[in-house]
Amino acid sequence: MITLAEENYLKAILKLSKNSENSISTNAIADELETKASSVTDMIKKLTDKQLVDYVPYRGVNLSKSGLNKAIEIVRKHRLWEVFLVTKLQFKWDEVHYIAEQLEHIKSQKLVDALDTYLGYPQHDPHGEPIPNKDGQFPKSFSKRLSELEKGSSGQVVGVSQDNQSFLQYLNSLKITLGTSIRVIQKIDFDNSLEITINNESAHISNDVARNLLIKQK
Amino acid sequence: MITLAEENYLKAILKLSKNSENSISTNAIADELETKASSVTDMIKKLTDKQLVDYVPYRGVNLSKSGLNKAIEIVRKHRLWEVFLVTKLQFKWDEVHYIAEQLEHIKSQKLVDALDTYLGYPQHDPHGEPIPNKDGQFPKSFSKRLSELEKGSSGQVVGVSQDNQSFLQYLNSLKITLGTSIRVIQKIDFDNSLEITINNESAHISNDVARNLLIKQK
DNA sequence: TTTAAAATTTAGGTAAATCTAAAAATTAAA
DNA sequence: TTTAATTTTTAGATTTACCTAAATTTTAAA
Ligand SMILES: [Mn+2]
Ligand SMILES: [Mn+2]
Ligand SMILES: [Mn+2]
Ligand SMILES: [Mn+2]
Repeated sequence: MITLAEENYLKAILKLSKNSENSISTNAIADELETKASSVTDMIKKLTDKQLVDYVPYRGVNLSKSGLNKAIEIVRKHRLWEVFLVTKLQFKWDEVHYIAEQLEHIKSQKLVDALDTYLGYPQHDPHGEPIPNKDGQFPKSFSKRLSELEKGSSGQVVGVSQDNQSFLQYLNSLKITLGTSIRVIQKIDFDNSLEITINNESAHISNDVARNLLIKQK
Repeated sequence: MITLAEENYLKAILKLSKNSENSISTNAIADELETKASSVTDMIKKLTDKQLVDYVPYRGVNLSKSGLNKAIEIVRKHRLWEVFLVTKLQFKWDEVHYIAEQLEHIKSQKLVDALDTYLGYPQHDPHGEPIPNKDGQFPKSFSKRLSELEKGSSGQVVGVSQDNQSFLQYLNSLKITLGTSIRVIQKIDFDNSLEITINNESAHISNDVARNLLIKQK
């Protein structure tokens, strides 16, 4: 049996793995989960015992095959529940993450599959994040991070790679949502921030924001 | 903050309170939750500290006002989720209890209310059990336990006061479901079992079963 | 290449929720 | 009403998931 805390660690390690080729460090996990490095070391040992991660002391961890499957299953549940909340219960995209953090731990394979069917096998959650299918495959994506776009190029927002409330509410205030057209006007070398237009209105955003906006170019 | 274990204790005490005027004993709670009496004593102390129950050592507990509210809220969530699973996701009535045991602990007032609206404010769950409204009021019930019916009288099954899988599957095998017509043919004094007809087919059921069948007489 | 800083692990501890075994209180039986 | 049985509580442990502080290892700087 896998505990709730263990599930959260696996999910965090998967998320961090998406942004790096290397093993995931203790501190990175501690930051992600807002806990202490010593707690992470403790938990990593438990996950190692259960063969959910491969661990080399002082060198970091990687998800094992079964750990990866488990992590993908949790992400699948999280995102399907977010779709449910938005499409069926009329929640806004900035209101669902916290609740999905709880719902993702409900254990019932039949429930996940029934929910998927009920929702019509969605490929993306309300934030444009890809939903793995029953076999753990993620849909192909053709998006780039806004921070990677050249000066002068443009495209539409198809996703955000973070879904915490304060980030989404900031996007709301900028009038950025899925489908919004964005053009890069200027890239500022000093801090990697960007001058952009949002549906032809100009604005200035930090690299931190640009990195979390997924753009599909025309 | 109220923990998951505390919520389960409150729900158990509410359930036991429905079948007795008196304070609820430590052993009764231990039986209901399949745990040990010493664990119950420990937990009761915590609930007492939080003023969720009134407790007299060796004499049992009762829910306090706030404990009762909390317990009703959990029952409300449990039953609404059961309705969701059956009416929206096509689950059978004997498949939902275990999953609802998990879902009842999801914390979000907005979610409960949105779910209630989405389901059309149902008054009863898939087992005929009453669903308290937003204010904690249970709908009025006009049913009796089958075990309380006189010899010769009859009625329709409108609910079951237990929803564990083995009980429901036994009912399935007897061809008893919500709406089934039952008549009491004979009451056996020796063990309080009953000779009945189920849609005019005769059968013999124990008092244990009869006590958990809710009948509405014509 | 030695030293200082940063990252990681270990040691020792806490709180929640459980357990077994023993003690104390209540209830039922003789 | 005394004794025996039953119920309940207490004492002492265990497991999970955390924490702080100290020790160790790795990395970066001088
Ligand atoms: Mn989310
Ligand atoms: Mn999301
Ligand atoms: Mn139930
Ligand atoms: Mn039910």
